[in-house]
Amino acid sequence: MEAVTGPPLLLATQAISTLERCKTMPELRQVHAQIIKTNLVSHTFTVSKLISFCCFSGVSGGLNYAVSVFRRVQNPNPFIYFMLIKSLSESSNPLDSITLYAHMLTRLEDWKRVEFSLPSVIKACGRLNGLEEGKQIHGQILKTQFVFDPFVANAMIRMYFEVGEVDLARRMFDKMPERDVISWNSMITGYLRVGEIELARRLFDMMPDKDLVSYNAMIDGYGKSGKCELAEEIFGVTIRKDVKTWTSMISAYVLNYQPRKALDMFREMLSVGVNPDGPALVSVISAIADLGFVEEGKWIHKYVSSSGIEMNSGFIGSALIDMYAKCGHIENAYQVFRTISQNRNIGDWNSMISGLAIHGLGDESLEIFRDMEKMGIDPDEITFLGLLKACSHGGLVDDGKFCFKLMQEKYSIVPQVQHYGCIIDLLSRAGHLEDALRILWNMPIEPDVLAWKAILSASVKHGNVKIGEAAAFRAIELAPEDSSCYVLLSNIYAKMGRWDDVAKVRLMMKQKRVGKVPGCSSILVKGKVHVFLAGKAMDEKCTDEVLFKIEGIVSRLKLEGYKPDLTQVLLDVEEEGKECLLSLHSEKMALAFGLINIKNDALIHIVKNLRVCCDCHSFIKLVSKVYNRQIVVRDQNRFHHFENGFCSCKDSW
DNA sequence: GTAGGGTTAG
Repeated sequence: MEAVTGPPLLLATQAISTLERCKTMPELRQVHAQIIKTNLVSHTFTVSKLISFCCFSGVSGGLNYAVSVFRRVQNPNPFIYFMLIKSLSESSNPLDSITLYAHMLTRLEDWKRVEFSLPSVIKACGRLNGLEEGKQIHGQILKTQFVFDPFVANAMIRMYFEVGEVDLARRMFDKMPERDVISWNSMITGYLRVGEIELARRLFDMMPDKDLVSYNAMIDGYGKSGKCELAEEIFGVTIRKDVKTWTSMISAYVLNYQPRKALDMFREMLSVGVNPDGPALVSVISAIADLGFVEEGKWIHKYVSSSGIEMNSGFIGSALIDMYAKCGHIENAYQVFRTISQNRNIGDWNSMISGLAIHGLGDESLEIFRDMEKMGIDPDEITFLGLLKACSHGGLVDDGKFCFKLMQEKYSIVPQVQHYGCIIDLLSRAGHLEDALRILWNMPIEPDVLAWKAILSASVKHGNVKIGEAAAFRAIELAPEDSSCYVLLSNIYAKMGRWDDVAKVRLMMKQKRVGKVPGCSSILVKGKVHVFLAGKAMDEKCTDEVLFKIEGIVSRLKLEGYKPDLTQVLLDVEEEGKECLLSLHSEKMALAFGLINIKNDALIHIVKNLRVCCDCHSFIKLVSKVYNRQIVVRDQNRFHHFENGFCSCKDSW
């Protein structure tokens, strides 16, 4: 074939401009072929551009291609080395970066020209957890470098933090002849990551010229360590906030269970004209998921579609799937899952699996898992948590046992305490209390409250006082502040009519100052959220009407055989008083309100903060039959779809 | 060339 000829400069310019428009590997190969044909391979500048594009354009497979191009370069200059070292240091094989650096040292002697690559090699040491390699490079720098370089020192600080050598990082920082804003910020973020919040704050207060990164890092660090008020304080004094400032504050609220504030913050961000990007949307979507505000969620979904943010890049897909599932719209979750069928990441699969789990759709969840395996995607520990939960909520005992085995034997995932909690929950819920106890006694780590609570709830359900009592005492020991353990214990006693013991539990709670978390249910009517606390409506005006309605429902249900389950009431009061307290459970109030205000064919959708109690559960089942309504309740654990007297949880939750 | 924000579980 005739070689294309022409003035090299012109050819090079053309080749480079075609190169920079490449989106895929085949296109890249074509340009490379052109470069070879026109003999531009000997044109160092063009080859540099080619390698640089392969390394940094994000075209998948680019880095490997860059390495293969590099191998054919006769005398790579320091810049070409640098690009590869940097790119490799950020790849999944940071060790290659160090190897290439060592190779470069044997080829190039002028230290001044190779030190450009040092920050990247140091970063690679950190990512590898390679303290020894890091120290070696540190030693070499001390021997060879005569002029202090802040870039190198700053990279070193980060590396030491990453390998867990907090003191070495600090020594580095203290010894630096001069520190720039990045040195300070690196120390602050390093301290925050290892949980040294106060040390981070001290440096933050001391540092001379804080920039936005310093403020954002503090907000983020406070949010992640549960100190929301302090995050708010810093947020309040941050001027010229950018989208990361807002995202840090929004996610601080999400992490600290204040989704309402997170959503308000997001709205405020929009109102001051800051455009949300991927991460900002992801964090607000998770707030919306917690709130169950599907309308807001749909709005964000549309926003994502119209904003050009890729659905299958980052966590947007997983967040949307999770949100739809938690809002009860499992079909929409499926739909998002299907739209991102190309390039699904592990989070997308996990969100779908867990989403199906909370709807009690165990078989569907297992089916997704099988698809995942077929496509050669390795599940992680979260996948199995979702699967175990799905089996647990779907009553699939054998499948659950199989998954628990599979994760260990096929995928070598060591079960964590949550996995044990799930399998114990699964077994005990299904009435296999002895199997559950066997696992609990033999587990290699200390069982947590959740494991004991699983045993406890099952004992309440199956009326096993002895085991229940023991589990309750252990659970209370582990989490004395958790009121639900006391409540369950008292439920066991109440069931047996042991009112003296019920009173003892009450006294214990009083002594330990444990407050019972009030039940709280909300319902969306005509675009407005109405909240009911056990015993009263937050909007006083509707209380009377609701109480009247509940009375009506109760008497109608009694004709159908409804008997209030008085053992669900913790207090030792007269039977009549108990019945009254029982009818004031927040989900009953929300339901009554829904029956009054939501037209006949529409779904009634209630969100509750705690688990639905037994009495409310049978109450709602009957309502769905007698009033011929479809009712969906999302409680702390899962969804209940009530229809025609039945619940999707098959009475096991 | 060095520093900052995001999901699924809990």
